[in-house]
Amino acid sequence: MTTEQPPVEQFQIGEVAERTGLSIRTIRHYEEVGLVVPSSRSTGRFRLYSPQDVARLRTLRHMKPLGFPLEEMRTLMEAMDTIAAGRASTSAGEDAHEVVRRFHGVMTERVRQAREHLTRAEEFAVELEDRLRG
Amino acid sequence: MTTEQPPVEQFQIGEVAERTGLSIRTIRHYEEVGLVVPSSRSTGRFRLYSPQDVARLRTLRHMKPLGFPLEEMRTLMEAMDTIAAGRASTSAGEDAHEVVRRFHGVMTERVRQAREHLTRAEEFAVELEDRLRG
DNA sequence: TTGCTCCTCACGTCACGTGAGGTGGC
DNA sequence: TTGCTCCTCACGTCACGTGAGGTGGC
Repeated sequence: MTTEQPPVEQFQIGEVAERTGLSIRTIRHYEEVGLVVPSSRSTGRFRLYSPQDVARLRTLRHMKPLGFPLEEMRTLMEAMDTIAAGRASTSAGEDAHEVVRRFHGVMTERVRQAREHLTRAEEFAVELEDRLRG
Repeated sequence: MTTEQPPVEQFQIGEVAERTGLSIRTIRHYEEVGLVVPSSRSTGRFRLYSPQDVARLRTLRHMKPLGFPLEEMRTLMEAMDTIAAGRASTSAGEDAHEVVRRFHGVMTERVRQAREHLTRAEEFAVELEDRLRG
């Protein structure tokens, strides 16, 4: 038996890019605007991302098609961090709840709209096929 | 009985914006890059869009979430025009067919991916709700 | 004449893309 | 030492947004 801790998983930016489907430049940009700051750096100056960092980047990736500005995404992420920190009954906690609530509403509506657009786009694809056979 | 023709429907840019859900600036931009040039102008210099112009703008609107560069959309639109002009057996017609075929493939794949992203985004929305009830 | 909608520049912005030139660890 | 991956500027680009200043027709 050993007291050795399992090594915490850390990912370099290239691997994070592969895992999330985001470009390296996009990941760096998200750091520039304060969206996802890598939880550590190597002895050199390489960014090292934790599994949680990667999960957050995945979420951002899936939300991209909904077209929220990065500034708004940052507001949302901060609100969620506040809630996760268990400060629900503080005034910051209440504000955070309100932010998340509003965001949830807008998001649900945009998902609905996006689905409609996709359906139309698909109809257009069928039209393309028809013309090819036409 | 009269020889009078029914007036051809023409729309000013503001009405086109409402009908398509695109901004006026976006519609002008699409003209700047040669995507949709209004079929006429008023005696003043107001842009006048035909129902076909409006239909094309609607198609562009629905395809926006798929993230094709406008230059590529222009290539596609031109290819479709070539096919619609019935020049299928000319070499231009064959090239047009090839363009449309490739586009169709990429488009179908992107629709699939976009649907996946939306599903994930929706899951995230549910997560937001859960945290609100926490 | 007043409102409203439209017009043409032209600069600004957001979200990255794309080199240039340099460093770090297997 | 060579490769590969990463680094930091910093300018470029794409798709518009946003005034500024002006005109046209009910």
